[in-house]
Amino acid sequence: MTDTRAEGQASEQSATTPERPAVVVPDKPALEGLEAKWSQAWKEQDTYAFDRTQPRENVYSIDTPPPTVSGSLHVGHVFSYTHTDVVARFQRMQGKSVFYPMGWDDNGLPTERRVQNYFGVRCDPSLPYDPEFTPPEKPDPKKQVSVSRPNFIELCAQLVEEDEKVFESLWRTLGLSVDWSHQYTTIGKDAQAVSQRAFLRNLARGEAYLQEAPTLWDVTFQTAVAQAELEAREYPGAYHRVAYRRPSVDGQPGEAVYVETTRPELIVSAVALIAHPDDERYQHLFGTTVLSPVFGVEIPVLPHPAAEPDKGAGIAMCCTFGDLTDVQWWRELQLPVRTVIGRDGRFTRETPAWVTGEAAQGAYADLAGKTVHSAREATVEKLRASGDLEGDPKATQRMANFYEKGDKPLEIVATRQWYIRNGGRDAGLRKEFLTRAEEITWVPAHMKHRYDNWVGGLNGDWLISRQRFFGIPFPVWYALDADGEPDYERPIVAPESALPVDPSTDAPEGFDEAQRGQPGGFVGDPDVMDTWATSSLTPQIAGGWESDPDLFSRVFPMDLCTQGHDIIRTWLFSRVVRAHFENGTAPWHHAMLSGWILDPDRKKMSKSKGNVVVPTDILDKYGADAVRWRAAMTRPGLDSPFDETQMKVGRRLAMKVLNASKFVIGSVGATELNRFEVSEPVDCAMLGLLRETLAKATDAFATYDYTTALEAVEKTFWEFCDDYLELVKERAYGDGPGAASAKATLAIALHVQLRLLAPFLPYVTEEVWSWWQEGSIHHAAWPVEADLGSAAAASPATLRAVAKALAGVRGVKSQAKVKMRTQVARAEVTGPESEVLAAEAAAADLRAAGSIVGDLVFVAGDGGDLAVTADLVQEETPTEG
RNA sequence: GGGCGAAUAGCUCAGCUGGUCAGAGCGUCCGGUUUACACCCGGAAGGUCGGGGGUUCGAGCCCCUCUUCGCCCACCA
Repeated sequence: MTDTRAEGQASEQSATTPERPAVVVPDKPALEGLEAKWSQAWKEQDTYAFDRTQPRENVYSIDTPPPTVSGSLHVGHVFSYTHTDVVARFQRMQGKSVFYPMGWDDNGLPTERRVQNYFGVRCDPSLPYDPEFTPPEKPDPKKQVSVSRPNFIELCAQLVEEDEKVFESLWRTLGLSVDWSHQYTTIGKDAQAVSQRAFLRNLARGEAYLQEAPTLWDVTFQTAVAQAELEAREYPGAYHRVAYRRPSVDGQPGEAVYVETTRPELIVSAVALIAHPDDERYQHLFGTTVLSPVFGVEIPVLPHPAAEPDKGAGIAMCCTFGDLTDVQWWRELQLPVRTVIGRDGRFTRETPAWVTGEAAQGAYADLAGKTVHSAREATVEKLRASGDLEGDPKATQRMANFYEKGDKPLEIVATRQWYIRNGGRDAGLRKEFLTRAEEITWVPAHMKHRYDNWVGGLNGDWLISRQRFFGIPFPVWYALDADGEPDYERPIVAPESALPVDPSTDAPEGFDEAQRGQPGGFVGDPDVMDTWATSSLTPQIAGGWESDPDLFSRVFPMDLCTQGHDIIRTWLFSRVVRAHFENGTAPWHHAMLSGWILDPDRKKMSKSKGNVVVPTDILDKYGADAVRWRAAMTRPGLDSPFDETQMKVGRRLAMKVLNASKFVIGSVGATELNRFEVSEPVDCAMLGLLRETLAKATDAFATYDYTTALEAVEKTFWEFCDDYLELVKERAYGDGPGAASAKATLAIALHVQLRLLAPFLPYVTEEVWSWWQEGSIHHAAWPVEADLGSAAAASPATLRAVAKALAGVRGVKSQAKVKMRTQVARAEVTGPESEVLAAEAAAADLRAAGSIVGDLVFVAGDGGDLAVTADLVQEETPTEG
């Protein structure tokens, strides 16, 4: 028989292997130690190496999420990475060369925070590099030591390297079939070069741009934040009813116009009052001006349709900037910018130019330098004193935007930032991204709605610059004019050949380092890219885009991306954006979304609630195969409550594989597959059952429904153990006419079932394979119908019928409360003709399995269920005493 | 407020284009000790398929509606 599969795949018929190793079955097979033994063997033998000589059609490539190494792993991660691995293993057994790299997301803010806490340091970019620096022995979180940016980055690199080892070890224990020679990190040189090159190309094509604009700003981390990183949370606030007034006429106080605001501290930055154009209450005020309380700044009253008459007082105070509606008004009504809150979240020290008059300036002096919270208190006090606050503030819960990692509401600050177009300001481009998503097969299909929803709701371009340190720098500089002012209009870009560059230490072409910061010289862009700007390129980074065109042509676009559904808006979408611009394609053909593992109360697991299950604990306790089994029992996209008792079920299956295999291989010995003919009806039926199971599992895998595949394989395996093995046990032991048929069936059935189980239970299946086969089962081919031989054409009906009859016999014994080996004097099987005849065909096996020593009668009737009546041989009751 | 998903035995879930579809595993209960397995085996009990309408000869399965739960987005005056 000729192996027509891809090179490197073992033949599915070991009959082609002339020399067979001695069969060695342990006396007491155990699960303990399998992870250590086989993960080591796979490492040494490079079992999961990607064969890059294969043409694209023989390759299956996977884009897997680079875990945030500074974070901790929970069961949800373990489950979703298992889903990917199950698919990878199936594809590998299908004969594909599987490109399954692993990345580490070590870039960005989470790492910075971890480094600060771990070493007790804080980055101060103004400090010079200290080559002698060693972090404090005992980090004191209250007294962080200031270190230079290069020192800080060194510490980051040091820590992530340790973190990555821990992760790799866990993934290896879990049995992920990653090719570990293809690793990348999101801060590494390759990722830097790819990120910078892609950015420069976006810039050259006009897809990236620099703009000074109102930006969502986190005052704690002092960085800009993108729309995708927002989280709306409830935040306690209070409505303050505040009076603006028309200018006084002839000494008479002007008309009061009340607004209700939750941010009275922003009164000083008010630029207009705005009401709906149709709102009758304010018609007479449109076109006039009012004076702000306390500060007396004159501002216009303007109509705008975004104002909602039933919100607050119906007229809004527009500040620059209190919220995103303010930004809209500012833009559309051409209002001035009056910024009072600085990047540190404090009110500016200098009195703003528009605050005039001694009293107003004095009032501002009490706000200067204060946090938002303190400035609010100070302002409210002044409003009370001036009588411009009506009544008491009314407490309310308002929704505010937070940075997902932050704990203070975001402010809006005008800053200069880099953006990549994502359709947020361009309906045509938005349409292109929606169309790209059509190229992707979504698993489950309804997850595409989330993507469509998100893209449809974008309200601005993608902000990719961050005012942080541990990230990939923008490869641009700005020339300084004679006054030392940067020319932001014409950034100096690095040539692609020079990438990666660090503009804070490298000088641009045509300049030397001495000109840094000098008039007529240059300055490097101080910002770094957000981590999503890098991870949006994982297919390009892992696939060797531009650095290894041969590899890239074999793996891109990738076949599969897997991830949690919570990051469709970030990771998934951003990769579509990048691949669309750079490669003119969707980055993958399939997107498989995993659900979450919830705690038993169906709440999302979270560290703060203390309900996180530590993956290493359950791996130690139940074994990797059991954990993987449980993971595979969760379908794509479905959330699943964590239930430890389910792990036991997986463990029992793994145990059963060991024990049943021990029995089969023990009785079959070195019997070669297909050496004997399968002739007995039950044996043919067993193979027929496997034929159906194989088809079902293969079909299910084709649609990424690994759970259905597992259920089918597992169900059949239990039938094999509980019914078939019991029925043929005695026949297989003997050397009667049916023995050869039984042995051949046992061998074929085990050989096929081990391979069907291999993607799910890589450890036990590999262990058993090693007892009687050569090579790794993970290089064996996925079974095909031909493996089962011609006998498999039979219907499984005989096995089902005789199993039912056996259950009937067992039922009689169970009711009588006697042991299963109790002999039966007479048994009668009744039921529909087809079933009774099918069972009768296996009468001898039924006799043996049921210990039927007397008459066994089959009575075919018209209908009803197959049933058994039996007379038991009376056991001798041992005399007491 | 917009969108998506879910509601089937105590628990976790299967039930494909309507006609053995009322199922599985766990748990519970009752039994079983010698050669594959006590990290085990056998057997049994358990549900008016969230409520209400409708279509149909026939509906967990299709339509309408209500209720409950989860998630995503919007909601900062």
